[in-house]
Amino acid sequence: MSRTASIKDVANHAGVAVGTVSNVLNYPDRVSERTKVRVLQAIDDLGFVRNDAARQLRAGQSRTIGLIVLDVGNPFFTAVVRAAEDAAALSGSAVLLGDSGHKAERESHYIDLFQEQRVQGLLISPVGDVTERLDQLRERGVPTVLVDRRADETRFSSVSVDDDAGGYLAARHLLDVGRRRLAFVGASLAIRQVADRLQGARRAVSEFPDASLEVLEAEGQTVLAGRTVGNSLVERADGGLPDGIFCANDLLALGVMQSLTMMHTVRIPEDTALIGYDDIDFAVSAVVPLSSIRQPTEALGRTAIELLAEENSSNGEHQHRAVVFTPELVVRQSTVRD
Amino acid sequence: MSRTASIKDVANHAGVAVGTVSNVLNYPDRVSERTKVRVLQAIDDLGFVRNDAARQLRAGQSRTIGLIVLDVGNPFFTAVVRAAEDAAALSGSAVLLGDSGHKAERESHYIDLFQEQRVQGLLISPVGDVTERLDQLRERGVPTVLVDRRADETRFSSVSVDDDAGGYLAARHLLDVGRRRLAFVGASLAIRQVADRLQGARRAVSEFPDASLEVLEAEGQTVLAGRTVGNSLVERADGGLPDGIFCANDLLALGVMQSLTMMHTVRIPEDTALIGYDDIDFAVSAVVPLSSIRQPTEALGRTAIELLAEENSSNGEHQHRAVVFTPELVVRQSTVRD
DNA sequence: TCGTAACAATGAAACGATTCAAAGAATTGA
DNA sequence: TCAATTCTTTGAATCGTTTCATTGTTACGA
Repeated sequence: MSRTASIKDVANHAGVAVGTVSNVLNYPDRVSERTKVRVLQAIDDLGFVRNDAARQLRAGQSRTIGLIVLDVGNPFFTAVVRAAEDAAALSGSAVLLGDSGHKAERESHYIDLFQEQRVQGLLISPVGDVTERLDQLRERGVPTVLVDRRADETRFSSVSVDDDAGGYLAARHLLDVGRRRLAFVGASLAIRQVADRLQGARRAVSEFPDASLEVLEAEGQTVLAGRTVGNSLVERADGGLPDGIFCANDLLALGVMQSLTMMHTVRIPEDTALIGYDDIDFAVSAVVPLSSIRQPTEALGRTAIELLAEENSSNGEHQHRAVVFTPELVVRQSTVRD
Repeated sequence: MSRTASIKDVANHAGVAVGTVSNVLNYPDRVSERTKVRVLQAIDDLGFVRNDAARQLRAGQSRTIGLIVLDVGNPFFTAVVRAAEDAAALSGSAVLLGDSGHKAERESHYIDLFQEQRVQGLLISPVGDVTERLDQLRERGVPTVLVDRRADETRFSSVSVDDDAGGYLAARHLLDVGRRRLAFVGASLAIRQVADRLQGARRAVSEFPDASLEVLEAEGQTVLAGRTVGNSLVERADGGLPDGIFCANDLLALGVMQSLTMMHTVRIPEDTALIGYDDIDFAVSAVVPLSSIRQPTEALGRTAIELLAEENSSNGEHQHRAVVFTPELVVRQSTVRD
């Protein structure tokens, strides 16, 4: 098996100097038409493909950007990844994707890997507290943008979604359609995202003197956990039932919906209106299409790349920016009968 | 901002030769304890991180493997990716992930990129017909393993799942629980996977003289499409209803389930048993937990990496292998009441 | 004490691309 | 025709690592 052709082989084959081949590839208009044709022919003959390692070595930097997400299976991140890839492609960069799976160890592994690869920068949705590690990186010239986590602006740029606003939107929508006895269903209120959503909901409720908000803690962020909560609600169907339910994510909401509709004692949205969060694909195809809060995933991914570019271009001192996006209300039949 | 430290800086700082630093990193036991300590200290002082581009350049090959999937959002691929990453990590390789999104253009883009990166090999779940392109790659020393597509063994190794067997399993299970008037629900029968599942189902049915199989074509592979099919079934609830339904994927099955249960005229599994395919996360948390066919995703990913390693080690002529896995039946309440 | 073997450390060469100063060729105007 | 100018091409130096033949050092038995 023959070694893959190098630029030197191409030069020999075409009868020119290596510098000329390089020029054909990088500055085509510095080269005469005649030689260009010859060189391109040689490239084709030999099946030459640039060796990226050599380019990088010489350039001192790669054309890749590292992106570490918590879970590639999560549609939220999948969408962010895709947007980031597209945005990066515009400036000729590629995205290296790492899935930490919520594990600090895997996260650390990817940071190491990306640092060895001399990535242009790092986008990360951190598992634990990696700010020290990231500080280090920055000192070594690897700028970092936090994704889906607001950052101390003196240290990092970040893109995130305003969960408080999202919570407000959801609760306010329930209130706007006339509901007053609201319930919030969420697991692990310690998670910042969940806590913020609850806080936003509380804010909305406080604007209506006659409204109340009950908090129901679920055992997890899953459909099953939602169904457990739903079952306990069914038992209260006569009277004590909330007339508006806001779930911290769509999975919980779907679970609650299943419990409520299965018994046919509670009608959605007549007896109780239901809204989720995330607007996953399944929301639209639920038994009763689920109202939800949609996060601007494309904008997140795109902006993260842009912030990184900003940081890269303004070498040296740079004002970090924390960009916070506002989520969007998606109304479906689980809150408003057509 | 100071340039990142190189191995030469480390050598100076520690007062040794560059070769020694390299030895500390790659062959620690060739180096005396004393120098090792000093070098490691220097590495720490300067925050030295190996430059992977230089390593690669010297080595002539990278320690990465390219993996191109059709859709990272698809849980099937997500699982394969994760398994491949883990398997690759065992031999010290990393996986570069590319999402073609079913687009030949993106696929081609990633192949180019990976070729420039001099990946050790390529795992690909191809969009279109890329065999020519892959032949080229192989000639240039980049072995390829096809994922989720059986390959002509004279040209490529491959890992795939026996969809015919899966179809047989599903239909046979319905027959085994006493159903005889079966229906197959699937979209785009032209897709090999779908066609094979149907064929397998037919095979099972042919083993029971008194059994029949009706084919219902859906408009897509989605919950909504399933619901449409389900609605048409509800209208036949008195008499003409199949007593066993096999859907080509879980989304369709969930849609069908929604339609059937919503009306409360059809009971699952009493009136009709329902089975899907893929065993997605949602299957277990459906209103009636869905029986399904599970594909051995971990084995797929792991084996793909192994086949690649085989091909890499046996340089030169190599017997390709097409490994075909057998899917597994997962029985839940949609086919068998506890 | 010496010779030998085992062990450590050295540093130049190589990997393949890009860069850039310098040389060479072609073109222009007088 | 010649000098000045512009356009092409050249090839050595460089990036940071690994490799390996060579040199230097230490330990040990005779």
